[in-house]
Amino acid sequence: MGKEITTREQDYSQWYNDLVLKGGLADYSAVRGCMVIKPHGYTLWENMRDQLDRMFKETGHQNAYFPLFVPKSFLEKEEGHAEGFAKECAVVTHYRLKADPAANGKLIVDPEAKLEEELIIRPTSEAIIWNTYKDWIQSYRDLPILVNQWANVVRWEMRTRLFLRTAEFLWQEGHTAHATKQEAVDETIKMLDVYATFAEEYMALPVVRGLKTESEKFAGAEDTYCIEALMQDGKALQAGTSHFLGQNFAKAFDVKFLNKENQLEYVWATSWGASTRLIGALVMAHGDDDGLILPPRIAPLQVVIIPISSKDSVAQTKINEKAQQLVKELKAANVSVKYDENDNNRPGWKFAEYEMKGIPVRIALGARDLEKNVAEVVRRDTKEKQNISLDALTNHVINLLDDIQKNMYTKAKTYRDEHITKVDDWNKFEKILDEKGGFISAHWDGTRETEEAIKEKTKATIRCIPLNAEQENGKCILTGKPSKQRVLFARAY
RNA sequence: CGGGAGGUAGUUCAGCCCGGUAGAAUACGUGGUUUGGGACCACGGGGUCGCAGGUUCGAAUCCUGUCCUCCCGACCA
Repeated sequence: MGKEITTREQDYSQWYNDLVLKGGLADYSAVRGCMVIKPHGYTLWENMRDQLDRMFKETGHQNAYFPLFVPKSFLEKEEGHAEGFAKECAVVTHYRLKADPAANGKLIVDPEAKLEEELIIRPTSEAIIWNTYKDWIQSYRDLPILVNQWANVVRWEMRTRLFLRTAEFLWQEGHTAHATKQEAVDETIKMLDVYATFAEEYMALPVVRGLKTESEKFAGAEDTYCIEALMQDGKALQAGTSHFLGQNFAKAFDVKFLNKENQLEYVWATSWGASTRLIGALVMAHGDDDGLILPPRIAPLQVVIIPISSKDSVAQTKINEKAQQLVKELKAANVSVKYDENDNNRPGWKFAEYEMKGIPVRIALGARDLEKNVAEVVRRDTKEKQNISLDALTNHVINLLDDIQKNMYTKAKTYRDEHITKVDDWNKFEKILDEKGGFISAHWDGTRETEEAIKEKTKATIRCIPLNAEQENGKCILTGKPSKQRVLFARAY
């Protein structure tokens, strides 16, 4: 046997690590808290990125790029923002190394090369961007500014986990500037919807749209909206955020514009982001004990064709020819496909390998199949096998990919819906949390103190105040004080 | 940052207690037989034992320091 995967039941954390490592998405690196994203994982990210990028452009945004370094003084300008990130910033203090006079071949930081002002490696780019927007904006005619950036950011985390929390990660951050509050609020919600649509339609990941509580919101925001997803161990994971920043950054960086009435006003702002953390969500929402299961619409590879080789060279030639023809047909139909003729590994090895990597569809083609003019088609999500006529194969695969995408979403949504439990008394709250997990829909009196007390007692936090939820009078799960709406609690990543 | 585990071949690990020629499996290379769920035979290449000191005739093994990784916890808009 080759690579073994720890089962979810044995050790959920280890199962997750096994899927990421053995599924070929990423490796640990020599650098603390940082990972290497391998080609399989990076292609997955590229597919996610490309789709999001299309959606951003469809909604009127353009990409730009701002510096990796943020002068420390910029970060200080917005008070809440500064406090929120201070503890996890990497700081550049020098700009030169030199040979160590005391040790041959060693380098030391040149004490002569200290920076006048330290540079912070961006944990996010609001500061540097708003400093720039100040120069871009004079009149309402300069607005809105709808800019997105694809970048890496650094947050010096104490404890890291592959994709879920790494010191450096890849993301996109949208930063928009508007003339009116309403326009900025609308933008915030619009981008939340883009994330939700992307998660559900492309990642097959059902999400709850909601508003963060005061204590969970972004440092520097007026309101933080989020999409929350549920993992198979019953823990929640924030899959994207969209912030209404009010005029906080405009005031901090003195960004004003002249309105139509020739009056100076502060600009209204939003920011929104989604990161490689989404890959972690994908792994934990869909994977099984045999490996990754990737949704066809973003899978790095949709179909793999595996020959069952024959010692009869005539039969072997036929297999190769047929496989090449299938590759051609599928590619013409816009399906990504690979014919794995590598002779080092036998078919069984390849079956296991591509299952581990989560490739949605596998086609096995051998001499016996050719005699019957069929191929064995196996779908990764259910492992169901079918013999399909070679003449109908391309069409079948196209439909199958579509079906897998839908089935993955339905399965995840069924699980998610079964794990939203309405709870109205405290004992049951703790019991559900420990025994069943998932989201608990319960009343909350709206105070930070109660939220904190519940977190202290149970480790569960308010994941969000769901949007469009029905108004319903009730009593706070902990204090019994009146409440008008249920919120979602969960233990979270 | 606290607790635990660990660092020896590409990988997973044994060897360490009790110091004395660095091992296994797997992967890799060549040749052959194979190929419908992780094949087999033969031969072969591959390791400054995380790093730095110390003890010793001699250190993977004992001592000191240090770096790094994983797991649990604290922390984490």
